[in-house]
Amino acid sequence: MSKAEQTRQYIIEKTAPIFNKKGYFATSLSDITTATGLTKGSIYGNFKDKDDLATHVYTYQSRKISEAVNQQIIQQKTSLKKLLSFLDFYKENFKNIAASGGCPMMNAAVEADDSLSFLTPKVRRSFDLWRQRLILILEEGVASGEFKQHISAENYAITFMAMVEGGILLSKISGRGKDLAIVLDKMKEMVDREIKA
Amino acid sequence: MSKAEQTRQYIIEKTAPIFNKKGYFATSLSDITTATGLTKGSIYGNFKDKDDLATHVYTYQSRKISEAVNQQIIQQKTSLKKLLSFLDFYKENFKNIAASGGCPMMNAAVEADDSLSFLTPKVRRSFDLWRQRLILILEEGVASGEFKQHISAENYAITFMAMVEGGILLSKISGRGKDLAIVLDKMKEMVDREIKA
DNA sequence: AAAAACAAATACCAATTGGTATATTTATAA
DNA sequence: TTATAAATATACCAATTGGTATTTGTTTTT
Repeated sequence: MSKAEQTRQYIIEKTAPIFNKKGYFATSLSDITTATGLTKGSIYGNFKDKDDLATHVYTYQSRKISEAVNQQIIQQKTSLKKLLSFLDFYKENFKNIAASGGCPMMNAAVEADDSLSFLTPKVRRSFDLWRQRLILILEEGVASGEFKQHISAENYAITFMAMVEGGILLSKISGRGKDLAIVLDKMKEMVDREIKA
Repeated sequence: MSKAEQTRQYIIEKTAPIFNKKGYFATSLSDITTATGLTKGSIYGNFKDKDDLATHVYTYQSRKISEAVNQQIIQQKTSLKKLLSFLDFYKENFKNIAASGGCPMMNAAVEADDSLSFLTPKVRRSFDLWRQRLILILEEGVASGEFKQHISAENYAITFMAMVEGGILLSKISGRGKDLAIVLDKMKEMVDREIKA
């Protein structure tokens, strides 16, 4: 990794939590220079403009979280365990997520709507990949006979995603990690009673 | 309503969709003067500062949506119908919600985290009231024998809120109203199979 | 109808915004 | 080690930001 690439990565990693906490719009160039200890000249030497940096920061964050979830999932052998370890991930990591400003995908999805339209396709794609990942796990379970035959993989994937994101939102605003825990428990119940063969 | 009160209300109603679409931070004073056709002097004559206006806008929006839901609910006689009409509300009104920038409570919850901390208690209270409203419906149904005796009203209230908010988020970013519809259907199923006596 | 009170418009402010052209330093090859 | 290229810093820009003191216009109340 060349010096330039190192600096680029350094800028992305240092500013990521700021973008996630304050929002992309509210994060100013001076926030960025303060956090990195670099000057504007250096920032603009490495990124075309603020939007460009914001895009790279989002890509970095969404990839990071998806890799973390994935790493936990691939360790599991059965489809059931994969599904449950996906739930566990959020139970275990909620505090970290909350501390670093909430779920980057949700934050970007909310903000990307209007003023940050250049981010919308990226965010949409993150959610697409997430959905496809879940669908695959569910379909593999059906194929292997671990899960019931008649279930709709897509419907459960979408429902689970909604529950996770909604749970994070509730816990974040209430300050009670309990809210997310309740939702995750309900999801576990659904897996047990509706999905497991 | 005095002239001053009329103007105040006019400013709130005209700027509400802007705040909800662009976000509280990204909405500038010039956005506000353009939308209202008034000048800064007039805005600052009616509101202490931008935060003050933002607070009133949020209160207006959260009250508006809660009154709309409520009006649909109180028309129903049984607890079951109340619960189902709550689900129907989002099915029917998703397009309006999406067109006006998404759920104001979610938007504010996401943004209020860091840079908009003065809004946090207001948003938290909105969610509290919503939860209490749902718990009441569920408890009444249990008391009347319409619902199963052993259910946890609080857990279902929290789960339902998470599902609605998550579903709105998914539909908003995917552009497919279908996503929310799937989640709402799953909720209906839960009411039928787990809650109804 | 005149006075008092109120609402809205004008004209301004310092500070900050994102961004750039240029200069200087630092790393990399020859 | 020197020439070259790349990375970073400096100093600046116009535009916009939120906010205010003051003036003008419009309602009320007497």
